[in-house]
Amino acid sequence: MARLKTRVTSFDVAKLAGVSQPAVSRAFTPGASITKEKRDRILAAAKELNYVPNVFASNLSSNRSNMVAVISGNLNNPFYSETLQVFVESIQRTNRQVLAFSVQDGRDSDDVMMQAMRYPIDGLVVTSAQMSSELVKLSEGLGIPVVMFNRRVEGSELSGVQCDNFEGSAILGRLMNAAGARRILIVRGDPQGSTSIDRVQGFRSAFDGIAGIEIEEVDGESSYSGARNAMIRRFGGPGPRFPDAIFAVNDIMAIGCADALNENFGLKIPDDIMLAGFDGIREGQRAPYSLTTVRQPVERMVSETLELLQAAPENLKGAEAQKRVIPGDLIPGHTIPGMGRWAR
Amino acid sequence: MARLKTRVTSFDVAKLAGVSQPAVSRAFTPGASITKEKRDRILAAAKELNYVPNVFASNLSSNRSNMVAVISGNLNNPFYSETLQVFVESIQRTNRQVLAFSVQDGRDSDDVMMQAMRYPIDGLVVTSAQMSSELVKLSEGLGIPVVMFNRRVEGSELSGVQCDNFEGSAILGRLMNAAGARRILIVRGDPQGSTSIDRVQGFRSAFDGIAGIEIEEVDGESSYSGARNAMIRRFGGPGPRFPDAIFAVNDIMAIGCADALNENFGLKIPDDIMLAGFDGIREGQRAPYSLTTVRQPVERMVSETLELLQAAPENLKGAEAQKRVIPGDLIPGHTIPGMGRWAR
DNA sequence: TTGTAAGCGTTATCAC
DNA sequence: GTGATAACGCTTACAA
Repeated sequence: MARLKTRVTSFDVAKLAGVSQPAVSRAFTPGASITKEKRDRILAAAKELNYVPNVFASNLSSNRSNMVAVISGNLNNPFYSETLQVFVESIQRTNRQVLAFSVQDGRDSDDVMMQAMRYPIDGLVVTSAQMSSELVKLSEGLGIPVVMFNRRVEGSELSGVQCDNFEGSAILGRLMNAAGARRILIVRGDPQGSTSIDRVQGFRSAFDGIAGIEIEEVDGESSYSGARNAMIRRFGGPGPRFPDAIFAVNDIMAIGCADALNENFGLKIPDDIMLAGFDGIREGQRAPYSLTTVRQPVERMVSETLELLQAAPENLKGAEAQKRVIPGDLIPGHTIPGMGRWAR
Repeated sequence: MARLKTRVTSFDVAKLAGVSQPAVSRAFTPGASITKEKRDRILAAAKELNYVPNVFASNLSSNRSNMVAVISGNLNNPFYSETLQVFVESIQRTNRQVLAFSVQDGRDSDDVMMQAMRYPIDGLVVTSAQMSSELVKLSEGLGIPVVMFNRRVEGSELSGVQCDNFEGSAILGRLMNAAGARRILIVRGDPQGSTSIDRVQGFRSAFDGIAGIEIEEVDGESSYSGARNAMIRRFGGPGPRFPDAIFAVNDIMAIGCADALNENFGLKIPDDIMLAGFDGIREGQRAPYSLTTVRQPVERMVSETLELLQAAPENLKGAEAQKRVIPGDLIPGHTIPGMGRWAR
């Protein structure tokens, strides 16, 4: 790998400015005790030599790092790329840096996380991915605070922030029930992922004890094309009667469903079939879709995540683990009939 | 800021494993000269103590850093978030890390770049943003290779990779001309940005010397809502006759136009008015839009960018600057009439 | 306020 | 192959 050109160091600047080397360090440290005059002289010398402090050296000696690692899964889902953007902007605003990692769907994320932990990072945010207990132990040993974003981890004691997937989906279920849905198709995401599981359960809960309900589930692979293909498979042949309602556990799949229903089967939404998603991605709100969905309040979720990261690592694990569950916002949209009274 | 907990160091591991400290370093260096037996013993000790090498110290001492900084502008445009994703995945695949920065539209990017250069990074990718000559000089002094992505910089001598914006737009112009477009509306992006300028010029070039053409330009602010609002302003009042064709210099604006035309004015595309965009974002390819556009071959552009980053910095500037211009791919779509013969 | 000196945790160099 | 020892470039006592 590229060996870096030897940089200009604080010694060089010190010599040119006629001061000691630590003085240079002070000149670049806001609030350090140094006369304005001397600082100016040093900064001028620095500019002349194209000097900037080396963050690695500075981090090493000060034993701090203003870096936060963000591990994103499934960036093909616009929800997660929108989320990454919010993380980058928020973290940058507090003068910290983002070390960005992505982990491909279904691939082992341990390698990537291990990579991240070799940095003395201030914190690790894990978005839509699993974390092995081995790594949890490692993060503990390293004293790196970890917060799971939008993922409930089975039997784990990690802190996390997530949207109220169950209740949000339950609301959508109730709306569909009120709108007369009886034969329902649920499009799952990652069948193992907590997000999908919680949403399916929440949605189903709205129909508990109601007679004459048929619910069917198919897999949409958490992607546009996965959901689209699922629709084509389901409706393509001479199968059972059409359902009258579809709940896709996320918006990108709902969009895939909508396109397939319209284009391949000429079905009108919501007249022929009603539809709902979850997440509130920008794309779903465009005029051709105006998807009825529950919006995850990303800004708030991100800021609470960063807030948790401030806590001491030992307060983020085990009995002290913080689970923050944030309610989603219903977006009425037009894909469930009779949403007029929800209009803003 | 958070002071990090003191980590387990290679000395601790060395003591436990009964070896010297450098041996620990070797155990973690692929291909270093150490017996397999000793390495195993050391790795076991490391695992027991939750030791991982400190990248900062390692970088400092080895004078190399496997980090690449990516500065993204306008992440609200899906093209750039899709691009960031490709950068993250590509860079990660070569065992390097991504330091991600975002610069808000129109905001000064110098601060952010300065921040990035305090890291001894292997390279800096600048996406859709300007770089002041001062910073160019600094990057030179620091020996950090810089490559501009999708942005031609006026009078600058920086290396860059971009799509052939002029020719791609010219193709769209010719198609529209062949389809009978006479009164044309161009929706600009950032009026200062080279991307928008080149696309406008390329598009106009297709109508050079053709009689009876009227071309009008409006600003769409490079965003969905900007373009949407521009349409509403333009078509809302009792203005001049409708144009028969709209060229938005990027897809996200074309989508904004499409929605406004359909929803607010009941215009059918392409029957009442034809439309084209540029970029090839996923959203534009969905069934409700099937936008006619030119796709930027992002994967190739990214890989060429990373390739350029390998070059010595002095070969990326001045007379040696490399400008790579990559042709875009026409996506026929359905928003210009008579594209049948282009069907795959 | 300022300079001297001692780390921070690695890798690189060089004998053995 | 292995271990001592010197960098790497900075921050932080401590003394002046």
